[in-house]
Amino acid sequence: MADKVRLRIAPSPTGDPHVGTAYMALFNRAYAHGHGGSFILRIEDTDQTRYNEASQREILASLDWLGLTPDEGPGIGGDYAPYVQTQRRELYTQAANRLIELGHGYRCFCTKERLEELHREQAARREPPRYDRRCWSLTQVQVEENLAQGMPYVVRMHIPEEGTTTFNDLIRGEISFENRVLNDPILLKSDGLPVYHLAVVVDDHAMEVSHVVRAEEWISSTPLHVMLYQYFGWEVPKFAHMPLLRNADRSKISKRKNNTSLKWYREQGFLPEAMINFLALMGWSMPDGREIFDYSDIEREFTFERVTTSGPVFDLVKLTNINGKYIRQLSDEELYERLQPYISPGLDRDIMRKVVPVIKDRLTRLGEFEELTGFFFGQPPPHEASLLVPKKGTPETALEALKRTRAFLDSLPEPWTHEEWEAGMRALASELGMKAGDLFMVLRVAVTGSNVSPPLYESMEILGKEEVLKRVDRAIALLS
RNA sequence: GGCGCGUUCGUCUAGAGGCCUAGGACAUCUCCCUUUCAAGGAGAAGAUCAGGGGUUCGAAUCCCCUACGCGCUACCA
Repeated sequence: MADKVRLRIAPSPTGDPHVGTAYMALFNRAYAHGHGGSFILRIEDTDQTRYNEASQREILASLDWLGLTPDEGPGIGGDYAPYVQTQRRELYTQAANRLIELGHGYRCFCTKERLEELHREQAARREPPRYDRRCWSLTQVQVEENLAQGMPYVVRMHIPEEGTTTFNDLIRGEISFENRVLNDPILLKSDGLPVYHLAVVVDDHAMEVSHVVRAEEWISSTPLHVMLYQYFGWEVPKFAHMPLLRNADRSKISKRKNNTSLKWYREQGFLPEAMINFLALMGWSMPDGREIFDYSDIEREFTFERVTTSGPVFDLVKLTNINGKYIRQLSDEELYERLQPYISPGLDRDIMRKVVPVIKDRLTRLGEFEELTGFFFGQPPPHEASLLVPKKGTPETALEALKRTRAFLDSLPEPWTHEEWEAGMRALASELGMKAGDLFMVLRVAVTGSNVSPPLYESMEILGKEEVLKRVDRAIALLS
């Protein structure tokens, strides 16, 4: 068996592609590729009750979007296919049977009702809920009778009463559990499908996974997995448990308290490279302390030694800041292209090309574009008389200012230049006894409909003289 | 409850015994630039390194205890 580096992510197709999946994919892929290895996607769809048809496709699409495409996986292929667990049932059945033969597994015929009753009693006695191993002591004859009667059963693993199970975690060091605190877990469900603990071990072994890099929540069940490897006589992979992404209240990141769907981030216009950069900053840092870097840097520099042990709070504000930085790094042409999926089909592309440079510094998400630049396209936004009036002014002074500004603009020789326009406006302001800033603001509101806008002159240039005058006229009419 | 994993500015983190009167980033505030908002630049404020005991000449860094947080404790993953 070659000691090739092979890492995998094993998401369950139970809903929208999760940000935690991307988080794990990032480090798994970076480590694998940083060590000349392979990155695998395996779909863990053994829970038929939570299965979601679209999910597998969306997981793949999201990974592609982020540039975290697997080397092997469903729809991609590979030497260890199939990569979907429901297509690998035979393997799990065989493993379960082998475990029984080895004396470390047994069939359990207890009904859900009995288990519930058992747990109720235990709860009443304030004991932890655990299986009482009743079926462990079933005789061969009893088992065969039950089987002959067609009684449904699950396969459980028998955990020894004595001893401790220890494993080394690449991030946290040695971790050990006393075996007696472990429950005899179900490995094969009555529908014949395996539970995570069985499937993950069987598949990781079959797929020759060298490093199991997964979330912290799996630490508690790792001893189970280690035992299974040992019982089967298989080589135990290396383990690394990444910290769990958290909500602001420090609970495990959840849909209720955060946007966990990768689709959402894509729709909002977060750039995949910003997403990657941000996720890498969660629980990991560059040796040189840089905070802006790309995926290839992560591949080159990633080590488990630099992974934090405490769970980072997922901070959308910081992601937004990083996203803005990445947007500003884009050339105007690149930004124009990247904006395409985020705008209405009918949007005037000629105007858009001119708008991109003036909005770039103000854009934090691609999805904001139209909201921020709507006044350049189609109808001007409705003017509000109150907005047109300067703080210390009256509607009358605003009206006067607009009329004089209109006359000035109309008389300004074409083509307009920034210098001439500005000089003229300032002269006009002092003539009117207004602060220059107030005059500019009145015009800004008349032209853009808002007191917050891209640079006024550049905006007017994009709109053109005719349109600017039209808008000023509208504002005048409003105040008259 | 049991077991496990954690605990450095509001948040992400640097820090692997002396370089720490704890550094950076985001957020906040101030100033500069400036026709608004941004962006950019310069500053400020912000952490008794969870608390308490050790070890040591010396501890954020090593050990122990406590507290708190989180995770697991399903025929979910």
